[in-house]
Amino acid sequence: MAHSSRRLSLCTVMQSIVHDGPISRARIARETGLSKQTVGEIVSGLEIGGWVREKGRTRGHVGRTATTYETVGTAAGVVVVDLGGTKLRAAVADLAGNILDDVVEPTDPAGGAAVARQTARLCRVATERNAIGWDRIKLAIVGVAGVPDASTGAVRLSPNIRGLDRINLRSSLEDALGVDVYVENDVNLAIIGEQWIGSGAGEKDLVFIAVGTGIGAGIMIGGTLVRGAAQSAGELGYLPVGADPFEAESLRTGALERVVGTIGIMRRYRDRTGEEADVPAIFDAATRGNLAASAVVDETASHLACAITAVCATVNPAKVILGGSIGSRPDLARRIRTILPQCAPIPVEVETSLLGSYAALAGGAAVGFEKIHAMLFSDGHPGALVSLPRQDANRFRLTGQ
Amino acid sequence: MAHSSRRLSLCTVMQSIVHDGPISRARIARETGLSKQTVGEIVSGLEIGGWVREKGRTRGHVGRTATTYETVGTAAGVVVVDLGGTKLRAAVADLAGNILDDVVEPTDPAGGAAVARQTARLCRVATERNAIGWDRIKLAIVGVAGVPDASTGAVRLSPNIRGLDRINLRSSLEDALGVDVYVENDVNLAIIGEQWIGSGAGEKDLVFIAVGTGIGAGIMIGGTLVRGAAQSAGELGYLPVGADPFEAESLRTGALERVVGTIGIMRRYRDRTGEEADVPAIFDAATRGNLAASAVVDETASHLACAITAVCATVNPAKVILGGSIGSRPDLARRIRTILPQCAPIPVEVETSLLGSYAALAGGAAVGFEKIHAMLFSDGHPGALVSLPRQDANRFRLTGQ
DNA sequence: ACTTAATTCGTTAAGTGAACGAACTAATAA
DNA sequence: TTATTAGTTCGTTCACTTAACGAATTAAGT
Repeated sequence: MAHSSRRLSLCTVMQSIVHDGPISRARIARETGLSKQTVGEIVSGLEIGGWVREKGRTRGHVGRTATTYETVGTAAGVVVVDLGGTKLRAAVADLAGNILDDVVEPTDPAGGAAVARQTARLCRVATERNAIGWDRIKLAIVGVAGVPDASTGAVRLSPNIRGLDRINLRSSLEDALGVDVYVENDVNLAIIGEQWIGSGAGEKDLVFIAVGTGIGAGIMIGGTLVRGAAQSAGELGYLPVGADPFEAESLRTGALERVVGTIGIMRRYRDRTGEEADVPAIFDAATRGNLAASAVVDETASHLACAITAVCATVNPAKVILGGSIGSRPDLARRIRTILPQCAPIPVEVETSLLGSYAALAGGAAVGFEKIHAMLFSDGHPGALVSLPRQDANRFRLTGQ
Repeated sequence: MAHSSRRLSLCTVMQSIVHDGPISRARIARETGLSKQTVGEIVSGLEIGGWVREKGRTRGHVGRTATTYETVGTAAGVVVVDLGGTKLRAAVADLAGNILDDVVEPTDPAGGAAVARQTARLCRVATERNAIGWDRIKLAIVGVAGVPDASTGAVRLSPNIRGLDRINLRSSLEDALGVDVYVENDVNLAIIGEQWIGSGAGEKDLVFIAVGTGIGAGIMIGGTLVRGAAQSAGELGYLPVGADPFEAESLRTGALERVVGTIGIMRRYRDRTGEEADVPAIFDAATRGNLAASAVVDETASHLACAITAVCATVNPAKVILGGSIGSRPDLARRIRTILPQCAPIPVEVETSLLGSYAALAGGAAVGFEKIHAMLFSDGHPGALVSLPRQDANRFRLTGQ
């Protein structure tokens, strides 16, 4: 290996500017341990390359004032997509780790190639909306419900979007956009987003459980995503909880999914009352004090508490974050927190998602940030990494869901 | 950071010699990509330091013959201990990754400080037995049933050895031995051992389930051990399987442990037959065709299949390795393999431990190898690592259990 | 108000450690 | 003898460091 130390120093300096910028060269030297000269060389290199620029000068302290430098956010960016069954959302994240304004559309119900075309178009729209030239976009991160197959580029087990398993989503997007495209499971992106700027900020061992039509989880251990030997980690629908796992139906749908998925909740309500109601209606009825609805919700909470117990006995996360259309209801989380100590001997925090429907987008931005910095500065060299800067999640809460 | 590149090159060369030795300098240069000249400098440094030595010369090929170099195993070593409830075992692992002959004693039933003294003594005995001077021992790795607390040095939840939670095992061993001591959970070491030279060789996502008096697991994801936020990962006894997890007894002992632990199996046999029998007797009776015993064993296998399903739904390992006094019985594994496809939609291999009661020792040797090379050559520098060489497990099978 | 001291920033210069390519010597098979 | 591989020596380049110094600023003293 030829001289890789410069790469490392370069990343160290870039890291310092991204995290603590605007920052003076002298302070970079102090904080990184590099000498002033080395820092000076590297910073002028970065300035010539257009990656950083002078921001201003320090004031009000003894000694000579210093020029401060900051990242040029618009120097490069990634486009981030959350491709859901009903909504398609795209945003741009810049080199500084800022997530710019997002655009949303209903997902094309035609599915397959139509959705791929729609996605490519929305990526362009998102960049135009943020006055960042398409030539600055270096790659795209796409979150999608289902299991992306790295070899075929298709997305398996995607229940809400038709025909995603019959096209090569990755290569069709790469052709349409002209940049590298990374397709990732949306729940995996969600846990990354929550760990970066959401409910799991700072924690290294987290589980994000998405409860909706189905149930799935993103698992992060020691700051690293768990994918599993066959990309099937977090398929909590198959937990042997809530129904007999040896029944054929459990083997097909998953024992837990049979009882806490949308269909399972509606069935349990119908069995109790003889009436048909959708999930939001059942939860609303429970809130209003309807006994049968309340029992159904409690039952759901109880099954989920068992599921959380199983997950905690296995990987012992510091926190479990609940999301998805059903999981993100605060009343469900409250009931789970009440029940959990009765079956889980190992304590764990349970919270609803802070980022809501923006979790996957934030996670995609995080992944994109790391990939783009690796591409531009560390060049795949291990050990040289620019880690995520601290950001806040306020943007999302203002924008609404 | 001052010149860290030499550290990296040093580790690369050492890695090459440990893995592929005896090896010539020219081949090291070819395989590492370093220049012949740099390799020459580093190798002569290593030779002067006594870490490697000339082994012989290449023969039978065109061109000048080359001198080959190999690791000097006895240059440094670690002492490895498996501290169990009934047996105390110690061995020495050398710099080349060889595990030398081990010594065994029954564990002192007095527990606590007496066991610590016994352990320290057996460490000395193990080194004498292998003609390696104690001054060459750089550190000790101790595997123990229970949860080592890094801050206090005590071992919590150690059911089989009395008083380990009331002494500082780590510091008392460090005082007695004069080297750094690392205390680790025995199941965690077992999975590391199995991944290195046992049933899980080559796999990156593995679970080792020890079924005996209690039930616990070591989990490895992406080649890294999963410890959990409160060091409680792998406490599978608490899985909500086999008994109602909301009963007080389940909360205390663990739902799964109630039914598949030694006590649970004996109770289930007593409930069926009215007779008292220990676990080996029950398994032997089942093998001989006794219906009640066979039903108890099948029940056990069925509960364990559910447990495996739960673990696989969460982390999706490529393989589950069964160990412990009950788990290592091949007939149990066979029954589990029969039942598993009926409740686990995600396929997984199930095998019994190849290393048997030597798994933790092998894991300790692996941890010790990595630590000693980090200490001697990479000096804690990230990126510079000497990885484990390929070894075979034959030593253990010859020695017997 | 003006001078002086202390402090900090950033540059220039000189020196060291590490790696490389090129040229060379050495040893061996064909 | 020739081709090939091993290993050494030499000179160069790269990256980083320490040291010294000029420039800019605040703090303090007169």
